[in-house]
Amino acid sequence: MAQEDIFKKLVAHCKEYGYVFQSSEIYDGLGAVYDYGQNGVELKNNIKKYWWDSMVLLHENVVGLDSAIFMHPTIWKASGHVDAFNDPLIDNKDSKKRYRADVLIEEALAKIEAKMDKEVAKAKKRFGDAFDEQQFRETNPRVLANQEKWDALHKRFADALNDNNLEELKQIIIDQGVACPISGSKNWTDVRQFNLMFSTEMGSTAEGASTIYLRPETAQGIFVNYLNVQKTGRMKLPFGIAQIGKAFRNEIVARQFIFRMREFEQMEMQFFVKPGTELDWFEKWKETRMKWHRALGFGDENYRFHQHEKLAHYANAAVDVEYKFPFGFKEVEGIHSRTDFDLSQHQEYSGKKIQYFDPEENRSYVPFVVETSIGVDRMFLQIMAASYCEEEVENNGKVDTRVVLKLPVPLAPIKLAVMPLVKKDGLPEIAREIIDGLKFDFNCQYDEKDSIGKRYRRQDAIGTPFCVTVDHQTKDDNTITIRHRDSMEQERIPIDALRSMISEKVSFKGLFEK
RNA sequence: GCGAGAAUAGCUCAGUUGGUAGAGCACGACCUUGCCAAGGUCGGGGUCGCGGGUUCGAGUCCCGUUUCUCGCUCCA
Repeated sequence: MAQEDIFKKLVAHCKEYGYVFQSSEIYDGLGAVYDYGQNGVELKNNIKKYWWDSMVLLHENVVGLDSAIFMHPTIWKASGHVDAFNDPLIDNKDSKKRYRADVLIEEALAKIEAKMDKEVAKAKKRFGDAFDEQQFRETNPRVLANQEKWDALHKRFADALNDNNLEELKQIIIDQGVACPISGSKNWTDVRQFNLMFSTEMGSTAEGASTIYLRPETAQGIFVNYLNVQKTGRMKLPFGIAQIGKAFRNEIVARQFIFRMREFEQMEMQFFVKPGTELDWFEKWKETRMKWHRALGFGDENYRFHQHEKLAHYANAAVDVEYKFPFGFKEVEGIHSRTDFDLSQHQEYSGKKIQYFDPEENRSYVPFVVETSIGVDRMFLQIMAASYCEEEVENNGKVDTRVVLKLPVPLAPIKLAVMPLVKKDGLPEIAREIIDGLKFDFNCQYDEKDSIGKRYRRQDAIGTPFCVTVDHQTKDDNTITIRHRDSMEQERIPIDALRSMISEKVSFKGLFEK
């Protein structure tokens, strides 16, 4: 089956079985926003618990936090998001391609530089070892002329960016004769500003209101609380702060189902370390996080690291954990060594000293940060993609297809379905009793409708790992049959043995010990 | 945001040159069967994505719009 078909089926399956719905569907939907249905919310909560427990429960030097979505607007200036998330874009009318206006101008600048470098290289070849590059650059008329051009253009460009003058940016592109690399056309639209942060007004009157942003990442909530947590928790370096929460990005194009959404949820842990040790911790967290993913049992070969060549302005090392989706290897988690960029920026913008006193070295410094960051929604999609199976099943000589979600047992929304073989002879009552005994421990479901085979298939489709069937023998000896999702095998066990058997399998402990 | 395609019942789709909206599955009730889907009877469910226009009459033709898919563009 083609990979795209699997993806389409997966999306349809998510809707049909109550995992993911499009937002505001009865009003024709809202672009790139999705809701989680009755099964989706359970799976999502389980994913978050798996992450939270692995961070906060298993590491005594990692603690949790839940910071607000609204934050002081200056935070986004300090973090660089106000600048980095404001891209001036321009379209070519003939090729219909879109470019960043500032990138086009930077390319024009680079072209001039290349011209100068070429002159220099030519001269170098001619004069050999005696060549004085600096003197040549300062005296050669052709280089000087280009340098002058470069300086003028650069100043004009910098001014336009500073003033946020979009008309001027367009004019520069026209004056420089910048052509679309694809079509060669110089037929450009106006430059338009795209703000990737959602903004709103805080304050109920227009005069008193100030513009605030919906956070585009949860990390800053951790950084601005660094001092609070460190001091009140008496935390010693190295230590981490973990947080799960919503973030918002006004993506220009948001697609591929829940892979890229405008409202999404992150699970982030910022680990504060002594400067100079950050790359060791970076390696350590890389391994820890990869182990966490692989423990789910979807095949080690389907995961890989992707090292970033181009680093963000704040990072000195960055790697992605990628999973092999039906549409190719895609990022599910990022691990970044963020240096002391964020804390230093907040120190500067807030005027508050954000430092750690190291008693061993008897000095204060701004800690370095290693970040692990997962998109919950991507993780969700990854697990759905990895779990979705269509299997050929042979029964009484008939070949038949069954759709089964082979979710890791601890993550499955419904752990246990209890059904009476027939809905009479007191069997439903016994099934209800079993559920009443287990419902505080596991998410259970009762089903008496349709044939037993059909009920098994319904549970397969939502990924329920265990089906318990009550039959007439149950009345005699208090045993039931338990049917396993993946193997479809059944075994007969006493009702009393159910709890301990299931408890063991649904616990996260098994995953952590892998 | 640009280009192309799509939208009819919960799902998959049919619907003739424009003439009163259909099927299968699913769903509900009852009967029957009883360990791996598709037994019987009866029933509920659609202003054909939305808004205009043409027409005596629009699911069907035209325009706009929304959403989805694919391809660009963006993705610290």
